[in-house]
Amino acid sequence: MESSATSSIVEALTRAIVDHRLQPGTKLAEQKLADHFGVSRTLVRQALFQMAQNRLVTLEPARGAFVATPSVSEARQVFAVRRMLECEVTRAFVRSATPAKIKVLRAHVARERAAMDQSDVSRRTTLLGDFHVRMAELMDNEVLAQMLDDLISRCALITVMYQSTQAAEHSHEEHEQIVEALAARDEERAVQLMQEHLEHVEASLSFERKHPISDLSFALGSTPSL
Amino acid sequence: MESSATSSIVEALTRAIVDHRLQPGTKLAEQKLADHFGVSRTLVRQALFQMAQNRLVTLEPARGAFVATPSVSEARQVFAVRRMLECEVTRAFVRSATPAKIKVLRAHVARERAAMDQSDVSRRTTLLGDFHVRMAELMDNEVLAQMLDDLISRCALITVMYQSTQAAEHSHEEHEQIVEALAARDEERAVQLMQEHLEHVEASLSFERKHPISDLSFALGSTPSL
DNA sequence: TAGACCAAAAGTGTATACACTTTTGGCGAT
DNA sequence: ATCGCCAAAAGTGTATACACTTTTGGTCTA
Repeated sequence: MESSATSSIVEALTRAIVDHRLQPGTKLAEQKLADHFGVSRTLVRQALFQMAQNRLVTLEPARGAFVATPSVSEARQVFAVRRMLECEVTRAFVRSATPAKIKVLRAHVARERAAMDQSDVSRRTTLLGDFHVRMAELMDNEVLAQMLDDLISRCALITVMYQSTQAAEHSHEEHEQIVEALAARDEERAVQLMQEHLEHVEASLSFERKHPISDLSFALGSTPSL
Repeated sequence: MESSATSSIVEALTRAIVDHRLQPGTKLAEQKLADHFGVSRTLVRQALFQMAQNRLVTLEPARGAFVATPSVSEARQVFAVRRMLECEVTRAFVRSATPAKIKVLRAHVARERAAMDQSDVSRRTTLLGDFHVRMAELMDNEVLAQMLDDLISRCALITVMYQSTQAAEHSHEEHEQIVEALAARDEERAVQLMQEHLEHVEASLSFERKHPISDLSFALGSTPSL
C-alpha cells in the first residue's frame, strides 16, 4: 500500500523544497506534477497529503497545494521545541556515549567539512541538518529520530526562507565543538554548546521575506521522472 | 482540499482506536469503512494514509490497513521522548506561569475528577492524556502542542494495550500534585514530579499482550455515519 | 481607462472502473 | 485426517471520469 511510487514523489518534492528549487508559495498543481512524474493525479494527491502533514506543503480547499511559507512565529516555535528536545538528547547522549558512536559523529562532521570545501550548497544544507538526526539515531530511539527528522525538515524550509548564506560555516564549527564535548563526556558543556548552537542558528535568520515565485517544471527538471 | 469529510473519518477512527473499540491488530478494510461512512474508498484511503503517519494504523503493501500494535520497545521509546520533552515543557511552564494558566489546569484536573467519579472510562482516558496537551497549548506553541498531541495519542494506544485499569486514579492524583507545584512556581519540584509521573505511567504498563480480535461494524456502530 | 460581468478554461474533490495481489475454501492425493 | 493445490472471492493499487469550484481573460458599460 505504502507504494514506493508515492514515497518517491514525496522524496523528490521534499528534496526540491529543501534544496529551495521550489520556493515557498509555489503552487503545486496536481496534473502538472502527475505529468512530470508520469503517474496519475491519484498518486500525486497522496504525496501532497502526506507532505501537508509534514508541514512542507499547505493545502487550501478547492484551491490546491502550495509550498509552505512558514511564518516567523512558526519558525520561533520550531526552534523552541528543538532547544527543549535536543538539549535533552545531548544529555542522554553523553550518558550513553561509546567510542563507536563518537566515531559516527566525527565521520559525519568530516562529511560536512567536505561539502563545505566543495561549496556544495544543497548537500551542505542537508548534512548540517542531518547532524542532529544522526545524534538522535544513535540513541537507538526510532521515535525520537523520526520526530527530529520532521522538525529538521521544517527547519530546512525555514532556513531557506530566512537564513543568510554565510551562517553554514559557523554551524559546522559548532558541530565540531559539540562532538568534542561529547567525546570528553562533558555533559554540561555539551548541553551548553548545543543550546547556544540552536540559539545562534535561530538568531542568524533574517526574518525578512524573499520573493516567492518559481517555475514548476524547471525546478523539477533534473528529477528522475518516476 | 483538506475536506472535512476525510478528517471526520480520521476523527471517528481515531476515537474508536483510542477508546479501544477497535483493538490493535484489527483489519481496516477500505470498502467496509467506505460503506459504513457512506463515502467512496477514495476518502477512506486518504484517512488511512493520514492515520498511518500518526502511527495509529499500519499499512502493509497489498494487504491493507490494520490498527497499529505498538511493540514494547516502541512504547518505551515513546515514553523516553515524552520524558525528555515534557520535563522541559514543565520547566518552561513554571517560568511563564500566570494565574490564568494555572486556572485552566485546575479546571482540567477538576474535569478529570468528575470523569473518575462517574467511572466514564473512555472520557477518563482522553482527559488524562489531554492534561499534557493542555500544558503544551498554554505555552503558546502550536508546534509543541501538536507534537505532544501525536505522542499522546500513540500513548493512548499503548495504554490500551498494556495499562492495567486501576492506574488511572494514580495518574490523576499526580496531575493534581504537578499543578500545585506549578502554582507554587517550584520549578525543580514540578519537573521532578512530572518525571516521576511519566515513569510511573510507564512502569504501570504490564507489557503482556491481550487478545487482538474485534468486529469492525460493531466497533463503529455508534459512530455517526459521515 | 477602469471596473463589473460572464463565459471558457483550468483545477480540485469524489466516485467509479479495472488490473493485479492476497485470501479463502474446497477438492484430491498421500 | 492433513497437506498441497487451484479456482473463486475479496481486497488493494492506480487510472480515469465527472461534477463542482476557482481562475482567467475578454467584452460591455459608464
